[in-house]
This record gives sequence, structure tokens and C-alpha cells, in this order.
Amino acid sequence: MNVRARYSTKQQRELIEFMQADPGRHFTVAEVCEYFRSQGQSIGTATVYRHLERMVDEGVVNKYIIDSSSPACFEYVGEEKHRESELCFHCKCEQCGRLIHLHCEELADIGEHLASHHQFILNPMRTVFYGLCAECAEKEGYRPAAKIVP
Amino acid sequence: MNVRARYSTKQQRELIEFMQADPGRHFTVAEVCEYFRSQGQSIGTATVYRHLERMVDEGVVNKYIIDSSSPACFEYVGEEKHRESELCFHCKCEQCGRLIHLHCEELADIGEHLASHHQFILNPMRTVFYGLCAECAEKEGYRPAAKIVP
DNA sequence: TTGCGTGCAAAGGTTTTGCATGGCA
DNA sequence: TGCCATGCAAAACCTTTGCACGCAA
Repeated sequence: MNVRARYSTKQQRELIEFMQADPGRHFTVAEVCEYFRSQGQSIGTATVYRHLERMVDEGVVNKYIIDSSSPACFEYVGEEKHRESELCFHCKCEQCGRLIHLHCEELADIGEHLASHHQFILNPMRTVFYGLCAECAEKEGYRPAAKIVP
Repeated sequence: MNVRARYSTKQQRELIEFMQADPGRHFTVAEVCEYFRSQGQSIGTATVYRHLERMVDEGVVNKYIIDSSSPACFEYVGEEKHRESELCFHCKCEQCGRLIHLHCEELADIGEHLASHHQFILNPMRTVFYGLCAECAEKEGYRPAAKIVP
């Protein structure tokens, strides 16, 4: 697979436009196709997969796999040289299935801690924190060991 | 889905026996079925999926997803009451598949941080850190941003 | 004109579901 | 006997691949 696209095509430009329109958004391949359709346009599933795969290799796009039997989730992060956004961590609620995106300095420290103390190179894109979101925790009457700081 | 099995069945007992025979082993659903077949026995794929799903919910089994388009990986971790009280975190190497168990105070703080700052109740049993183990990181010539402290 | 990009359709996997049957209590 | 568990087959998905055609350079 080529590292860069050789040709600049309509589909490629519009896919990038779609991703840049709302940076930080998460989307699936199906959602991209759906969006194109809603715009009266159209793009092939395979084309989207091929573009995203290449961009993941380039590091321009992040790919998140939350669980088997649900589609992969992508996020445009831009060219390295222009990048300002930190990595995004994910929390998945085991109860309602909701996915929460976190940009958090303190969580980023985990990676450093794992590297320095446990010789483990964390891949934050594959790592998902499982647990209960605020709503479900409340519904379940969960009493956290740690105090909630508002 | 029921939290516990109501009936004790032959398949269930033998599945647990299979998992307990070599604790810490990782296996896929296909491998379970394959093993049963090699023993002159047999178990349905759906049955294995149903049992494992329930046990993952119970926290008796961990489920690992390395990437989309390859089967999920399971690990028997045993009943909570028989488990050593100390919390254990899991790191899964994406390269060699190795699973590392970590007992670490600092990591335990993550749960508190998520609760107090993000209103998210972490389930450490279910949560897995993905990345590269020391050997694979070295083989890949990976240069960590953070310095490795021996 | 050359050859990459596109998109359809089909293939290849994994996981889930429906339903009749079997087995536990 | 009542009901859950099982297993087959089919369905439902997600993702990849083959191939003919279209389009950028």
C-alpha cells in the first residue's frame, strides 16, 4: 500500500473535507457513506476503507477498536506537523454502551508510567477503559469508593 | 442475560475444566471447539459464545480484542472470591500476544482519577492496556518518547 | 496514454439469533 | 413436567479482495 495518494481525486478531497469539518469527531465507515448519501453524493465502502487505512498508516487518522462485532471508529487528527490535539482516551460504559472521549493530561501520564516502570509501550488507540458512566452509576445506586469531586 | 447459569450442564463443566487446566492461557472460541473435537467430544460454537459472554459479564473471564477482523481472545481469571485481593491490571502485547499482569499502586490511582474528574467508575477487571511488551518494543526498534528507567 | 482510483459484487471472517430438540432439576 | 441449555443453520455484520471501468496526470 502506498504511503501517499498519487492522484488527487474527488472522493479523497471530499472525505478529507468531511473529516476536517468537525475535527475530533468520531465516525465509522458506514457513517461516512451515509453522510455522502445525505448530501446527494455517493462514495463506495471499499474506497472509504482504503483511504482510511492509508491515512491510519500515515498517522493522519486514528483508528479505535472498541469491541468485536461493532465497526471500527476513526478520528481525523491531521498532519503531524500541524497537529495540536492530544491523544484521545476512551471510556466505554458496560451498561448503556455509551462511548466517552477523554482528552486528559493525567491519563496521558499512564503511558509514561507504564514505559518507565513496566517497560510497556502503551497504545492509547487500542486501549479502552470499561466501567460505568455517570448516569448508569447513579441508576445502579453505585457508591464509589473514591469521593466524587464536582 | 442471566448473571449465573441456572443449570449445571456437561458442556459448561467441561468448558470450565478446559479453562482451569491451564490458567492464564489465551484461547479463541474456535480453539475451544477444536479442542473438544480433538478429545472426541463436541460443543457448539453458539454455546461457547453464550457461556463466555456470560462469564465476561460476571468478571470470571476476560475478553481481549487485538484487532477487527480477527477473533476475540479469552482468558479465565477465576471467581472473584478466590482471587487475590490485590487489584491486577492487564497489559496485552499486540505483537506477540503476551499478557502481562501488573500489580501497581500508581495504576490503581487511575480509577480514582476517572471517578473524581470524569465521573466514570472504572472496572479494572475488564480493562486492558494494549501496546508493546519490552521484547517486542526492542525488536521493533521502538524509541519511546519517555526514557526507560531500569 | 498510462496506470492509479473507484465501486460493485463477492468472498471471507466472526458473532449473533431463531428454533426445534435435548437434558437438568 | 417445566424450563433452561444446546446446537444447527441461517442471518447479520464488518472488512477485504477481484476486477472492469473511469479518471487524473
